[in-house]
Amino acid sequence: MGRNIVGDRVAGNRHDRSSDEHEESATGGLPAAAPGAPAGGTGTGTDVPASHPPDGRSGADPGPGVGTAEARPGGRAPGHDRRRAALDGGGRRRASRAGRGARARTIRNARRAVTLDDVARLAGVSLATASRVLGPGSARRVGSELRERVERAARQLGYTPNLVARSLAHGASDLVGLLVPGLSDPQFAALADGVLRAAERDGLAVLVGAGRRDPERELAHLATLRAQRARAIVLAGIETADAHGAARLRAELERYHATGGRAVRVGRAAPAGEADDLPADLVVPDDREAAARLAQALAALGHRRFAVLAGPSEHAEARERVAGFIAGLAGAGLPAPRILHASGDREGGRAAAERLLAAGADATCLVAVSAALAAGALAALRDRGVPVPEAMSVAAFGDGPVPPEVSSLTVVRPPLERMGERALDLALRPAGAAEPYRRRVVAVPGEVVIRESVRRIG
Amino acid sequence: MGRNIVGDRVAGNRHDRSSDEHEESATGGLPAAAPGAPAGGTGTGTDVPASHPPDGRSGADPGPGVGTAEARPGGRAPGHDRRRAALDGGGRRRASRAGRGARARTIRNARRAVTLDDVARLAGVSLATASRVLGPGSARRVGSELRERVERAARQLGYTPNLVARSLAHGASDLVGLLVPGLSDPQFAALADGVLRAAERDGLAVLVGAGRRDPERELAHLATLRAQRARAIVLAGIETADAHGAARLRAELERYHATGGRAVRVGRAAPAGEADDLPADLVVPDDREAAARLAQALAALGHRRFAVLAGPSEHAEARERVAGFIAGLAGAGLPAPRILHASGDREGGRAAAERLLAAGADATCLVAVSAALAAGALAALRDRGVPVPEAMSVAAFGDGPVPPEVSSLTVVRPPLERMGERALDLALRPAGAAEPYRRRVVAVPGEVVIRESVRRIG
DNA sequence: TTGAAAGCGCTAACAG
DNA sequence: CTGTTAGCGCTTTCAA
Repeated sequence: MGRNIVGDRVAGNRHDRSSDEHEESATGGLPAAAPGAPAGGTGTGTDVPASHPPDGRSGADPGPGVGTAEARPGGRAPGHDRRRAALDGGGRRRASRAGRGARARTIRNARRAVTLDDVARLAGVSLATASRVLGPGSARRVGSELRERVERAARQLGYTPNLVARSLAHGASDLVGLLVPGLSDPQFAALADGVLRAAERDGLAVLVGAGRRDPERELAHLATLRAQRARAIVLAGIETADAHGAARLRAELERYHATGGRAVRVGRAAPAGEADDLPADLVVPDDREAAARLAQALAALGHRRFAVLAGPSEHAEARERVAGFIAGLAGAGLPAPRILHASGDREGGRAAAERLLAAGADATCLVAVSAALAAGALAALRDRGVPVPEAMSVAAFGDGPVPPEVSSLTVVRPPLERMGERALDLALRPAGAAEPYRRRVVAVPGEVVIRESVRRIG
Repeated sequence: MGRNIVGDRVAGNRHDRSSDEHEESATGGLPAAAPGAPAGGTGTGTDVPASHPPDGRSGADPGPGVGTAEARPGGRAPGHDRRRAALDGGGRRRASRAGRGARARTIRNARRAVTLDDVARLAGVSLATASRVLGPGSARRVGSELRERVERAARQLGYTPNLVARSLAHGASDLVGLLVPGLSDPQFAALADGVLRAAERDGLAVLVGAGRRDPERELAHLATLRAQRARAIVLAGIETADAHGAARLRAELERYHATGGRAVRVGRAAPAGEADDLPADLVVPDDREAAARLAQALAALGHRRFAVLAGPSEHAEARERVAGFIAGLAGAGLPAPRILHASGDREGGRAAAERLLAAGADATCLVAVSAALAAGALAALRDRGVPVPEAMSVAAFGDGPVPPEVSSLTVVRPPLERMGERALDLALRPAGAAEPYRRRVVAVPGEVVIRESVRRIG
């Protein structure tokens, strides 16, 4: 089709990729790079490739006139004293750099970045002093006189520390890693958002990898994070089904751990008995506490008599929720609810709700331990002509995507963001020198979200 | 409340943070680190702090018995030849390292990572050769004999390249940056997912920052990305309202550009006239093409007569969509649709739909240029007793979160993932040496999602 | 091919 | 408080 996209200005549209997209170039607002001579040794006229030090450093400060900076369009700020090096003999540094840097620069058409060395020289101080002023752990003992000179110089040159160099020298990066199946699932996106938030608080940058539920890819990402020397890694949604995969994952995490890294997994604890011995801490939802809070919240709205759709009695998660709910009621001085077991699916919810109605329920509020059960119960109530919330309030645990038809359902929402935050916090908090390694587990209660399906009583 | 979360096992629960979460430690499956003597010079008995080279390197390979590796629980693989250094006098390297590394290691209780140097020595080759084998751009000329020795040594030691060092030496990192308001908005999460996908294809890692709609924070993240030497940056949802903020953003991006970085913005083009002169390429949705495709799709379903709820006639975006739709119909040999203008909100949609019905519509399909208009139209149809899709099909452009009541609406979905992918691709593709800087623009058509609100005709 | 050596930009001893 | 110096681990000339 090949139309261009900016009004009706015509441009040569060359199709690209899937011939699906249109592309256009337009002269932008950015000033051109200096069109004159390239900054480095190439093309200086003197053809002395090896011995000539095109990138040598002068010992003296560059004198006045250098570094108006801040944003010098097309200028050649720190470049010019480089040329003086040949004149004053290379000063205090061994003068013998190959022109590689300069040449590469010319190719990529990008100015060489301002280094700490540039700043130090302009300020007339040693590299160490400049580092003390500009480096991490800001407030290190440097005389205010020099400190200011350094700061001015840095500002003037538009200095930005090279964090890569910093990391290498310091021996630890400011990076943390996050491995999730992907970000298109809002659940993992929410979790990621929490990790981002926690990282920002600590001044760390987050490397995100998408495992796409592919063990190979997950392992590769983990290896990359390790290679990047990420300080901590948060994993979520990584479920190795087969034993082989689990072993490989375990090995990878052990390697990571061995080099001082700390990994934290987010998710439900593995079913008892399963080999869940990964060297990673764990952040899990605290169903029990969340259930207790739900009970409290409902009690606060005036409800006194409850029925609980508990699903199958052998379901551990469900049991936790029921127990927590009962405890919460007890805490509010209320009697235990009526418990109805059934299959864990929608039909189970329907059946249980019908049983409840048939039995002549005196409950004012129905609590389902899962969204599926709640959906079934809602259907039963509708069929029986019991209006929600007028005649019956309904609440549920909202794990998994909540079906649209119950978007007004009061739920306990899984605390994704908080789990993400806590996971990173946990990973970053030193584990103490206690040997042997002890896995730490943090449980985060879900959030009670009261919506229209629950009414206030009294 | 302080219960513990694993069954009924009791543990010392210390409250943490908001007293909201429970924590527990449990002895895990990870073997303890070697409990014996620390790996470094500390505690060797000889008390010669400075001149003694605790970390000196032996020139010989460590001999048999070293490096069973791959996953050696509790062992001290590369550590042991370090101790031999004092005996054989430090070999060919200048022997004068301070014991810093070793000491820090002891503190952090982590083995020093295996370096390329370790591998080279074990393989009995030079650092350069090892680098040539294990470094990037794999297939460099190295004799198969040595190559294999190096590879074996690497495997044996469990070598993982230090990407930080690599980046510093190479002068370019394998990182790209992504700046979004946050990931809790599924739109940006989807976009981020696209960026992740594209990055993975290119073997790059993605640093994600959340600007939280705060210019200060956005700038800070951008600076960090620049400092990390990210090769490319993708920005989305960064809208600087005031001129000052815009100028700062511009300055920041120019700096980034000056050091060779390439930024790409994702989103609608700025309204004409606005100072949208950021030195960043642009990826935008191609409404026109998407609208044409919608027309095609609907025509393919048998629809022949359409009505378009076009919103206010001065809305540029809406105009594009209408124009594209008309063009699409024309392409299918169909006549122009009936165009109905109204206000751009829900009420406008309702009013327009009512006008259409009142006029005795012969259209079989209603297309709204926004979800809000569609919602209004659906309401009107419902009120008038016109069943959708039986008596009238409805489709819309799905920008913004689609209201739940229209979750079965046929829409043109904004191509978030693809825009993310394309953005990174664009940033990574060299811009060519063309001076002056030309902003490139890529338009990506949205995806047509046919749902129940449209029926097949004939 | 291979090895020796010079850095990448920064931090952190160590010595004044 | 300030400067000197030795690296961090790797890539890449340059010379053999």
